[in-house]
Amino acid sequence: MELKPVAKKFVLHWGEMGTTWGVNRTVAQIHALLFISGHPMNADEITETLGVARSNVSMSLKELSNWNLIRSIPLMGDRRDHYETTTDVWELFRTVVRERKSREFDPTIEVLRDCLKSGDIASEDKAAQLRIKETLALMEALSSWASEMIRLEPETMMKVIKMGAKVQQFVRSKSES
Amino acid sequence: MELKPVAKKFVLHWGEMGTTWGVNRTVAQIHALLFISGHPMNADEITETLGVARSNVSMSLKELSNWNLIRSIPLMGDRRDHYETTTDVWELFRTVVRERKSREFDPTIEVLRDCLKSGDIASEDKAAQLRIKETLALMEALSSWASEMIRLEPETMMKVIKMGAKVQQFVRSKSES
DNA sequence: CAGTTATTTCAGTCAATACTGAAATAGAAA
DNA sequence: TTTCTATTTCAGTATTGACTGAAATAACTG
Repeated sequence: MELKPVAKKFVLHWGEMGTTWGVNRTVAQIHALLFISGHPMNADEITETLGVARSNVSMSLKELSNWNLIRSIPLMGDRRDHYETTTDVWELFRTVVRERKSREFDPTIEVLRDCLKSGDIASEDKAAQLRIKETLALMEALSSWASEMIRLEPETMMKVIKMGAKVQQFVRSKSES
Repeated sequence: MELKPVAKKFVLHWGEMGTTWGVNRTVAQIHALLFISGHPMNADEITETLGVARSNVSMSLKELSNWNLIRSIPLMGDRRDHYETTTDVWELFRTVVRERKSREFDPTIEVLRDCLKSGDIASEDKAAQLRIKETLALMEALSSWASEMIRLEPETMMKVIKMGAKVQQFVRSKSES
């Protein structure tokens, strides 16, 4: 299935960005393809559309599953697995935040806690100890904040985002009271 | 200069995480080293401490400059460049957000705008057009929100984060008024 | 059951990136 | 200017990760 020009551009770009987003090109391309096509596709259709090896598609689909970015859809009268991704950008955003948090944040939080618990911490400079504590505190705060935010309804989250820095008014009024 | 156990663990872990954060191991290790050591270091000290090639350090320092994560510090009576990174985790956080936004978000916003402006967009499914529009809208909203948030004072930002999902009360009260 | 189709695995290859060491450049100091 | 020190550049090498194709496995069909 040959893609239309805009869809092709979208898929190719998403694939390139994938690298900076922490997944490889094929994984990101497949996600983009499922997202833009908006209907379940089987592995062979994906293979043909993207022009990569069938086995590459198989492994990439597994990777997308690990990211909770696709689900397989049974189709009546068709034995082949069909995959789809959400077409709701908010759900997509939430999933990516959740997954990246667990890959990019949580392991470091673990290590920093270990560092502070370890007996060796006392032999470091006071200033270095403080920096590790501050780093941990910031990462923990961001981590639980992200967890809370992605639980909000999309409309609510959009309002929070649209409001932007104006929330500081709320912060100010709270700390005065 | 041999690192103390916790500093070593910190540097090695930061280096490994660097990969998932979009920089290579050496770059992340150098940043971690400068962060934990808390004083300006020259390239040779870094080289010796990390056990990598001098040229690797040189290139990695340049990369850290591109990320605005280090600055060079002139030291009285020493011709060699000395580098330091901020020891303020909030400033670090802000820099990383700014840089990652420009690398991971802005290029895609550009492409999505191009897609929508292009004459070819009309030949796509209505649903696909809508998804591109929604993706762009979300990314633009997040992008300007991030820009606003990183302008806040650390204390204010910390309060906003600590408050977490409670901001929705503010959102609700605003939309009622 | 055998035959057919779908999917996964994995060893090997290829491509991208990281890293090294030597040479070039730049810039003091003598 | 020559010499010495510091830094950068870059061609080559090493390492890592992505991708392929063939073979194995799994799951259905008749």
